[in-house]
Amino acid sequence: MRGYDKYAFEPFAVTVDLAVFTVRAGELQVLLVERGQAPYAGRWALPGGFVLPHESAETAARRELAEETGIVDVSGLHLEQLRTYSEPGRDPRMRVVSVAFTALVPDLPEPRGGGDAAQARWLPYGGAGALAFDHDRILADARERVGAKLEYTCLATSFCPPEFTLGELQQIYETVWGTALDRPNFRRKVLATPGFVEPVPGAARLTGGRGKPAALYRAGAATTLHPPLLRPEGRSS
Amino acid sequence: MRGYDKYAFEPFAVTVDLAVFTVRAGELQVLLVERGQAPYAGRWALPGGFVLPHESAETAARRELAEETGIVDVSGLHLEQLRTYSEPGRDPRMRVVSVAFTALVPDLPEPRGGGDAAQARWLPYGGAGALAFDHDRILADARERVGAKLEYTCLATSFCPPEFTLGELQQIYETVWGTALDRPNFRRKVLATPGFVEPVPGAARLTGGRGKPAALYRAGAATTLHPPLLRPEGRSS
DNA sequence: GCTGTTTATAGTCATTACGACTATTAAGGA
DNA sequence: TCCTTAATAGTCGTAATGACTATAAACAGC
Repeated sequence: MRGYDKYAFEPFAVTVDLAVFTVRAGELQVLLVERGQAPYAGRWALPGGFVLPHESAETAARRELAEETGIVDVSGLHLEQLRTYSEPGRDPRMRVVSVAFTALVPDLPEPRGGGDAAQARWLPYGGAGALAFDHDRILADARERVGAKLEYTCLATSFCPPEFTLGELQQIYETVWGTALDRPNFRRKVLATPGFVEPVPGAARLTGGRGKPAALYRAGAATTLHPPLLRPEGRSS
Repeated sequence: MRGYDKYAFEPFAVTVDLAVFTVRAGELQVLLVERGQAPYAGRWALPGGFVLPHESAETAARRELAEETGIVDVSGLHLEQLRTYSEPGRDPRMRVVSVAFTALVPDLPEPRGGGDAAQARWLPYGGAGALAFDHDRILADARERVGAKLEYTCLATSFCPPEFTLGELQQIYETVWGTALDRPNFRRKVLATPGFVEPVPGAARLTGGRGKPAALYRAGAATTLHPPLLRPEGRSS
């Protein structure tokens, strides 16, 4: 049925929705905006907006990410298409097809509302009540995808600042997966994977915590983990 | 920027594109249609079409799959959303956002053209020249996705008929990955994964080939492989 | 029939990866 | 100075895997 003149077609509105994750205070947090008007007034929703005529969905998503987080240079952040949600009734006002994206940001850049009505805020995953539209579903899908990708990619470093300790990296895994990991085993695995992390030439974090100071690492050149770092018990969270 | 009355939006056409794979004669084959009109007249393209007003993209994809393959009961086939392609120039005529799907079908139901102008045909992967639009890209993405999913899911059985031998299952892996696998090791791995395959009560294929008859299996209840069945050498194809 | 080819299936063996630990080291705080 | 805390080092047994060799059961051809 590829013949544009043979069948009529209905134009749809196309939007992007963003599931932006960060790990702060040992907690998985999500960037959300509060809706000011119906439908779902007062409910939290994923940030997003229309794809403009000259944009691809990826471009629109990156633009929205910059607008909502207030981060100026958004080019280094991990942004990845999740999937497209197109159920006919997902927006009660009109037919909206939404391309959802997942983004991972390193630390806690408290969002600067980018001239928009609704202010974006970090909220704990699951701590915002029922979200607007089908955003609970999107957010759950995004979390599952992130958890799965931690197993076989080096994606976890996207949550970390440029220099980090192995303890911080481990906490990313523990927070996203919701499980505790054995510290020596985690360390052995990470260091045995070539290109996952590389040591910062001559440094050890000293003044921070109260234990033995930890060595600093930065992200390496590898993107995939072979063999993968599987979460315990098969499935979790 | 979630405020529909604040910004204008451009309506887009929304289509689905299908990358339908099968393994036949030890070869990975793809369902393609020949374009009869400009643009890309005479070139091969992925089957697909518009999402109708009352449909989700998944519904439209399944409808197209039934139309193009001629398979009556399409409900058991594996159909999965791949990703959405939305580059502004991807269709020279108009702004089209396309949700791509990947389908795996078991055997060789030679397609019955479903009342459509262009007849769908099975062609070897890579053997159809340059495809229309950005379909080369979509098809490559789909193949990579399928190859990756074979590693950690039981998806390979979707390529097989209801009852199959372990040799046939192994050939699925070898064909999709483009690598040879050690037969005893493959067999050990598959049988050691509970729920991947289960033996057919009392049967062994006899008359078929020229070697020792192989036992028949059918797909089990499991959907994921723990631990995964990694393809050799990390990346391939 | 016998023989050889072909393919399925059974098993071996060494290496690696991994989960569950224990031990040591280097800080800060009381 | 001692205690607590956290990082790092190392051990040990088991599971998983890659690379094999061996046997069994069919058919083709002579």
